[in-house]
Amino acid sequence: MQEAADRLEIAKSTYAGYEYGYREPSLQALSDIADLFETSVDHILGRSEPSLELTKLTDKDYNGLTLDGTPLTKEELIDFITFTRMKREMTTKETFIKKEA
Amino acid sequence: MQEAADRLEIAKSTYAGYEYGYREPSLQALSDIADLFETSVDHILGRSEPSLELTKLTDKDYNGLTLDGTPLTKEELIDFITFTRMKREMTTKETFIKKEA
DNA sequence: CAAAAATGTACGCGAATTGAAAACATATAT
DNA sequence: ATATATGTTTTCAATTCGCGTACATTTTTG
Repeated sequence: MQEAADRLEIAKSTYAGYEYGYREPSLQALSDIADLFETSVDHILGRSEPSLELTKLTDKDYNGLTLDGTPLTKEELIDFITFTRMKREMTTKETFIKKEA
Repeated sequence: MQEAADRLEIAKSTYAGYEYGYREPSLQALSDIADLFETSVDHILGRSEPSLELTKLTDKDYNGLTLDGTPLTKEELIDFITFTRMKREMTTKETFIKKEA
């Protein structure tokens, strides 16, 4: 706590106020806290973040996903979407071989 | 704006204060606004949300990812991780057939 | 084990900020 | 053109904030 307050450059009594919930941080402080703990503001606020639709992530070059610490490329994401769509279709329609009814 | 203020159950002058940036919403109001616009608080604050490590999402049953509107199952996610790891390995090590040096 | 240093918690107050009503401005409708 | 709805600014009582200070608890150390 002392350390957190120091790193955020606020008085420890101020930080304590946040921790014990009798004081709300400013949006700037809130943002700083999220950065410090490397988490999202939504997480701090206990909000369930809205779900990410994968198809909407293919446009941008930065999709915010990572695998084994390495950013997921656009191509990897697209491959995955194709892959999973196919798999879903297969389980829907009877078996794979006798696909047609 | 009028409508947003009404839906949030705050005075229009209050909401205007947020819009024009000369007033900060309380955390509750901020959360309500995020809900209203179906977005994240981080997005509203203009924060780049920390990247999601896929391997950390396999534990929980709810991973927050969606494909074509349908939640991504744990199995689909695991398949994807396996799939992509393999693919990455293939491109690293020369060709697929003559794998060993 | 006791004293000292560090850390955590509570209180109090000046200063800053809030929420909202009211006044004013602009746009839209009749 | 006038009325009505919507957007913007101003103003102010009430609330809340940040932090110094005091007190409590834990940890360190000789």
